Amino acid sequence: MKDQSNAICLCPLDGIIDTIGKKWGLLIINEIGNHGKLRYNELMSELAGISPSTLASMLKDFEREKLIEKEVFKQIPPRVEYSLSTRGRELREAIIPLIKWATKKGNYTVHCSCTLVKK
Amino acid sequence: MKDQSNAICLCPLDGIIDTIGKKWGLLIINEIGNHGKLRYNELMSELAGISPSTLASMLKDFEREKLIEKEVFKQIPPRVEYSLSTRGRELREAIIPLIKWATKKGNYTVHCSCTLVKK
DNA sequence: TTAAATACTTTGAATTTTGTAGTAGAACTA
DNA sequence: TAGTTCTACTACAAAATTCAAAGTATTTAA
Repeated sequence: MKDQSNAICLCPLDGIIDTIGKKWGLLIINEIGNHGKLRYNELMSELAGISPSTLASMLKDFEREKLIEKEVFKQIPPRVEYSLSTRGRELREAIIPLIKWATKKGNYTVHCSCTLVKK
Repeated sequence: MKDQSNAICLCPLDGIIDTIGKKWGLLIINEIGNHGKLRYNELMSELAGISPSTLASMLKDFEREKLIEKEVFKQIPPRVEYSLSTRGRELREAIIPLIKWATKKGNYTVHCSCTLVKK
């Protein structure tokens, strides 16, 4: 979303849209939250269907927004772990009702075992 | 998101992504929820920045998904009112924590008076 | 006769997201 | 020694989404 600082009226949701209101935003936050820590390739397979470039760019966005933290281990082959920051964990908490709504019977079908895990 | 009915694993959030995980999805649901009923042009000005074609297509999507209801009055000039369905209202309820998180100090700035209104 | 009002649609361009393939560098394998 | 494997990405062109601007339909008001 383009900068609207000159716009007349903005809605409180505006700020989230760029990160949350994207196709994979909620999924990624939730997925990391479910597992605590996740590596890039683990995310790739959990989020079946995302492209590597999209995932990489989302992770960078989230890191810049301080929603997730990235830990790089100096190994070969490389090892990188992503986890939620405090702020990210708060966001995930706020997303839970949405996930519950989505999983509710009559709304959408759950096809797998990758469900809501509250720590 | 493409049909993944043949995919191995889907996440419960998958189903919402196409509607909610779009740039204006949450904004529109929240906006209609805030006002009860809204006309097309009212939505256009509340959601400063959206293009008419995008709004029209989102409204059609939401109608098809039975998240909103459309009432057409036979008048000239025309008059059309959009409101949330029961399912839409449930969704909005589920979004409220997210809105609250977003409005929280330190997360994002609120620029206008168009805030959370709970019925 | 012209303008105003509303809810859109149409068009082509700009922006985002996607899929496929490729890169780096050490270690293991033949 | 040469080739393969492993992981976390990047590059790039193609596909999908969103954009702005202009146009459509219809009746009443000036």
